[in-house]
Amino acid sequence: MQSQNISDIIEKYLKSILADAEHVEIRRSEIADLFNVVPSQINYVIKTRFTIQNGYLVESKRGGGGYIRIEKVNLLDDADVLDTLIQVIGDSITQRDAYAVVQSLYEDGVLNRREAQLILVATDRNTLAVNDRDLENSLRARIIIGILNHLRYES
Amino acid sequence: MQSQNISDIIEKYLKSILADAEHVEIRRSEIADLFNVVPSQINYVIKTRFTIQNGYLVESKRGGGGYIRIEKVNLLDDADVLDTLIQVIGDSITQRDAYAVVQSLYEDGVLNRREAQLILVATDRNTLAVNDRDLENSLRARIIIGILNHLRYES
DNA sequence: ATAATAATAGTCAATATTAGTCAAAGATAT
DNA sequence: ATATCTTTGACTAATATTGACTATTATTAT
Repeated sequence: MQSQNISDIIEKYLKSILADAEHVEIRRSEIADLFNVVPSQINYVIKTRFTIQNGYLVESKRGGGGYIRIEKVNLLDDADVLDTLIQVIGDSITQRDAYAVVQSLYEDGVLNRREAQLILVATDRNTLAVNDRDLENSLRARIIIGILNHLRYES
Repeated sequence: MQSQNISDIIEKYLKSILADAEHVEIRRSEIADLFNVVPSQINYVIKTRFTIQNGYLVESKRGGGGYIRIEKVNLLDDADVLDTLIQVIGDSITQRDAYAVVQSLYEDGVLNRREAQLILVATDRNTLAVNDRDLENSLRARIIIGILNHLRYES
């Protein structure tokens, strides 16, 4: 019940805004000032509590007029199927296995034909064209996982 | 929500004119005065937000009666859009420029929203997660070009 | 015509204004 | 005790703003 560290408090503050609004847009230093913490703590709070797994999208911009924007998105029903796939893929996947993953997503109706093709092209060995097989496989894993994470919610 | 910085505001102002007109022709100092910025900021706005990757052509003239003219071009009107884009991309492209390119393709109906999102995710810096900026940019270029070539082949 | 001047826009580098990363130190939970 | 989570701050990166200087074109004076 009682874990009232400042990160939790900041989390609740942001979520209370998100309860009424589609998204919240902050200036990092303002929130840091408000709660008397260093600015980078805001990054910590976001990184640990506003993940895509929890249904939050975060975008930001630096420079004058910079901001951090947190948006609550609707997670889709097959979100946990995606979780499983993501775990299976891990941090490396061969082109062959990637094909199988994309194929099964297509068969399940998660992707249409054109989308499946796009992903296969993007993760093709000749597209990536790195000399290092390990790097190639880990890039492929990150690209596919990135896309799977994107498929969790409706935009 | 708010475009806090003045460059975004100027961008929106110009684009609002372009929403109704074929092109917009300005006197640099007038716009600078209007928004209370130095004239060279107009160049900054144009250079960062009205590039060919964004689908805009800019021409200008100095001297008395000088002007800057911005025109929105439709890449689909051109028979060899993809060739042009591929050439512009070359073997390296930043995330920002990639965003502009994908956005243009979306606006021109080459990609639908979901496809555009997939490509942006696949080429996002955090997805690629290589800590070598040159490698990152060249991977991004290969992925986008690979996809563009695939689109050409498909249609 | 030509030269001087005025009226534009362009470039570039310095500075300002944000946010991001990372690792060390501190606190808390198991 | 140890592992995990939180807090902090030094350093980095991205973007925006500004202004001095340059380049180009038009107009005016000779």
